[in-house]
Amino acid sequence: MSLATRTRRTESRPALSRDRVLRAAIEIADEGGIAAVTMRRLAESLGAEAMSLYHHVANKEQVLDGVVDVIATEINEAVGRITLPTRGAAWQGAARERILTARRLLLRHRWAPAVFESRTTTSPAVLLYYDGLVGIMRDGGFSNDLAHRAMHALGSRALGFSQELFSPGDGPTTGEPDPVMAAMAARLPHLVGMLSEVMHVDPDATLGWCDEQAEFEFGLDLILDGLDRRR
Amino acid sequence: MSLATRTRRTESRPALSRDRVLRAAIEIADEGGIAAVTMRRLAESLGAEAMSLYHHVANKEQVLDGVVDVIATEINEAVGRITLPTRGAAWQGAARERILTARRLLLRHRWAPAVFESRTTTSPAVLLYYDGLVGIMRDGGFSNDLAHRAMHALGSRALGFSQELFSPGDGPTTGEPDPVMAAMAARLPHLVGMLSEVMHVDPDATLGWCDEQAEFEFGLDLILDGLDRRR
DNA sequence: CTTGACTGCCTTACGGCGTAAGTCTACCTT
DNA sequence: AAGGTAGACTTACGCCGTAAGGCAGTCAAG
Repeated sequence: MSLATRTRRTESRPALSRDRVLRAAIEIADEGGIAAVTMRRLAESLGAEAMSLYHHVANKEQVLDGVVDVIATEINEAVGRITLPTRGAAWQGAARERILTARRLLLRHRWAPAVFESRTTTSPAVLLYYDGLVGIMRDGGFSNDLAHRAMHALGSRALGFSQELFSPGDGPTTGEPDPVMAAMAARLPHLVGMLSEVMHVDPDATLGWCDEQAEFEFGLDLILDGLDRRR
Repeated sequence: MSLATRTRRTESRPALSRDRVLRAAIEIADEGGIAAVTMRRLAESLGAEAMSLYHHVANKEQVLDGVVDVIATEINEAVGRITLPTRGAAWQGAARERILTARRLLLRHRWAPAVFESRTTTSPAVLLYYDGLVGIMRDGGFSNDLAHRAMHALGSRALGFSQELFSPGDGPTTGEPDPVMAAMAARLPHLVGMLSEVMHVDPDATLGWCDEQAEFEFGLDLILDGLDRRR
């Protein structure tokens, strides 16, 4: 049987490779979230055994690093196709388009922002992405110092997402009103007032929890406008 | 021996409680990072067994939820002591002080931002914090709609941190120049130029990686100014 | 004073995880 | 043909979260 298995691999299964491992990881995460990516499941989805993966990646951390790199590379390819002027006042439109393009790609992988943020070393592809953004700012007349602060001010927004802390009404959306929350509401007058007025309930929240596209763009433009004024 | 152990508990060890469990978890995380918090280690640090914890918390997720709540409660106590005017144009100073106070407390627990962001349900204490911030904005003349957008624009900055994606020169800071990075540098002209000019190397990075206090405040003020202009 | 329920804690055990160590086999080089 | 090598597999270890059940101390009702 072990022989049979082995010859089957040789006959039909494409060889393992770092790239195939990473792409399989992305596929699994797309289906079951990042927690579903385990070395065993990853191997299984490739028709191999867990330990075989270690011939192509050093450990699981490197799988996650690689996944970030693959997605960031996709982003770089997409933003590389943007042809917008960047000189002078045009910088803002170019930066905006670049960031929203990155966001569009990240929207395909809802688990990705958390993984991007969990990496302690920055992927080369992400560095390339940032380099391009800094280049746009320099074209726009930013000093290196302002460009630096701008990157900090943007934070994860530079890559097209903002992790939201605030998720009113999440959970499995049971019909029954949570009594704890009801009691809580009395102590949250401003929040309750705000939400009751503002909740144009859009169930298609996107990246992060309540991180709707319009909200993302509002925050982004707020920052880009502020930067332009300091240019 | 099992009898001895048991009577020893009755004689000397303070009883377990949800609160003691959460405080022990914070202590362990402060020492060894959040990954060091396991149910077994947590129990051990309390002189108990892992399964005993389950009489006071439903599961590990609830431990993390509770930890966030404890820290957010501390923050609420601190910001509750702030006595600054909030009406009209004064809103900005009040909001700024509130946020920087939260930040000061979070700086004591460097692992905390990631845990705050990992929670899928928002802690009551965090909601209270947000409610206060929204209240300040309302006092400042914000519409509910603008206050809502403002909270989105601030994102995690509302609580005093911004997860930075960008960490030039992290890793175990080996003296030897990384040949991979050296080769990479040629393809990152803007980034390398910017950093060589800007790197007033401050080893006391604070929350996140490169998230220095001055950078945080720059980004925060950028947003607060932008909001004030739209008031 | 007994009894029986309750509470808080412990013991044992299970399945899953990442991965260290060692083995086998197909293939390439010489 | 001989020997080395790369890529896959097998086994096993020590963690993890937690399900299930048991046992001692407490305390109220009879």
